[in-house]
Amino acid sequence: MGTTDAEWGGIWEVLGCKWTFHILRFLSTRPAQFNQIKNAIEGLPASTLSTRLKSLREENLVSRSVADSTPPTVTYALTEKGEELAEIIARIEELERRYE
Amino acid sequence: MGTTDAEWGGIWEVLGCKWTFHILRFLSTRPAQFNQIKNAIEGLPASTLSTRLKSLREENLVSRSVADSTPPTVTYALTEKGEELAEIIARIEELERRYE
DNA sequence: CCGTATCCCCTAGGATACTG
DNA sequence: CAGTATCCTAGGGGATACGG
Repeated sequence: MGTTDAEWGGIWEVLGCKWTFHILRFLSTRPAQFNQIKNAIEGLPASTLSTRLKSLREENLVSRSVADSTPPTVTYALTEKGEELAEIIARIEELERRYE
Repeated sequence: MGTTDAEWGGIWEVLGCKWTFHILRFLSTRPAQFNQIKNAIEGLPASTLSTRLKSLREENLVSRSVADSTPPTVTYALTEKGEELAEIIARIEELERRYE
């Protein structure tokens, strides 16, 4: 109890977290590897990225795939649901710009 | 420092807070008084509503008006910006419903 | 009726260091 | 390269109580 009130959860839980919208926005431009995301977003700690990606995957917003190359390459990408959310997020940013 | 990284703030700061989207959704149906909001949203403490309304007003998402009736009536309503945000929020809820 | 003040606990998340 | 583990502290937010 406490965090899991009715209707608080799902997307909202992760959307409210710091760095989430940066990560989604970056991944909306292209799939990327862990350190590519980390280096692209200034100030984002690896530990936070790690937990955030986990949450995003649990919400089916981000997918993780491992290519069996040498060395194996891990790639994160938006799912279809994630793409749609990213578009909505872009509208919020546009809204903020318009009223600033 | 800490909370005020570049581009973290504004709408995102308050949007991530618990109860925010409940409040916005309720106000999107009609303007309301403090206790009407409080009573409509189960579990929402008055102290939290108080601070949340303050943040929402600072972001120009919610307006507060006092009618000089007897007794004076205080009414909260969405601003135009707030209405637009509420619409976007509705799209997120619709997105979640579609993929659940 | 309309809030704000205070206390207190609990978790998010930053720093750092370390592993496969 | 791709993470996880640990530690620490700042602040969110619930309970309660009180003022206008």
